[in-house]
Amino acid sequence: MYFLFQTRPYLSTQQPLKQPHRPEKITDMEREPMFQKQLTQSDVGKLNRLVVPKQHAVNYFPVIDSGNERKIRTTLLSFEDELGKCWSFRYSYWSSSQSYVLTKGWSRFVKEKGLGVGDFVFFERHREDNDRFFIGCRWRASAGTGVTTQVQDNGVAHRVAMVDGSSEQSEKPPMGDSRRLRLFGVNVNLD
Amino acid sequence: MYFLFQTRPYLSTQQPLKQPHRPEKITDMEREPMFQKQLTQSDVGKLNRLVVPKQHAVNYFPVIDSGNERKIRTTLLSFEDELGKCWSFRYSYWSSSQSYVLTKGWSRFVKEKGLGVGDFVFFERHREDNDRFFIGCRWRASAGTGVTTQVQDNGVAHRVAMVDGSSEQSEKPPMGDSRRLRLFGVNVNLD
DNA sequence: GGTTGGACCTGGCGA
DNA sequence: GTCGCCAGGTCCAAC
Repeated sequence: MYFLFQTRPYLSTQQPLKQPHRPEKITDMEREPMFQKQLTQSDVGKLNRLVVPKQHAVNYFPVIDSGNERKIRTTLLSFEDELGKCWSFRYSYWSSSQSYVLTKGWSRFVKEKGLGVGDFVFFERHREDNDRFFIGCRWRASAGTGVTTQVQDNGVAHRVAMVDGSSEQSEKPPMGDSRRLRLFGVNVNLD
Repeated sequence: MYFLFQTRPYLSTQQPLKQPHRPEKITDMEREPMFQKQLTQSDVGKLNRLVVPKQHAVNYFPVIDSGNERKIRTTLLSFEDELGKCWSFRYSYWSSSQSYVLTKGWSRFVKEKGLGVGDFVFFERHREDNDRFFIGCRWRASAGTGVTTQVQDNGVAHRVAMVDGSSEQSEKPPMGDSRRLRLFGVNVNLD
């Protein structure tokens, strides 16, 4: 298993970067898995939020709720993706539903990565610097196929399922010119 | 016309009471009708809200909207039912639809009373203490029958239509043992 | 005005 | 039967 980090500047037309790139290559040994989640309809739909399972939230993310009044119930978390791009999400506890959620910024991540129901998002952290987080996604493998890889086309991800040695493009997100597609890495498997 | 208030404690398995019982018997003379509404599909369906006709809302309920900013647009209203049980509903003005609604808690009332489309809910208040509200419901009379009465079975309401002097049980909510049914009163008619 | 995000709410379900 | 979690909703303010 390997994880290739891109070193050239990332060109995004969607949002300015809030933090500088960290172009240094991060090895697999330097990162440790935290958790992953298979995305539900509401995680990728119009609700613009990801529900973080409580056990993972309290295990790995900063404390934002302890039942005490006056305790901070929201904060900003930053994650680096495979490209070194930094994603900042608002992280909150919703007492009404007793759930931990990532909100602001999440919908952009879903859109740019082309995530859908059944896909996975995984979270990692730096082994030494536990406050340095990483985020990645893994598309649900098509039935009967082998590896599913990410492909980047001018900043927009597409899914490519390897089927019997041929490359089959998914129907979403909308396709560009497939000849300009460029592979940047395979997905890790936390299972 | 009479209205019998139950004096024994009400046993609910659904939610703890947020306000104490008022077991004293309230006579018909002490209450005055405010308004009633025949329930629509959305009043009893999955929307979990009752639309309060504007004229009644502004006439009888606390002011929650005047178009001014910083004005409270939501509050909590409590109503006593025939059992002395207290029902609290969130009362709001929805500017998007320009309507007054009862939301939180309403679905429980619908379920426990077994209300359906065409049934009636009526609202009353104490003649002296105008801030003390009462709520009741009246099931839509079956075609061609006379009086429709409420029957209570361990905290869950059932409807009983008096048909030619015999008692005919409705199909909803699910029946318990009919021999344990106990009549506690007839419904008032605000028409 | 359409979209995003913030704060709500509720039913279903499993422990 | 009860309770906690969470998937899937709501409204609405801000942008």
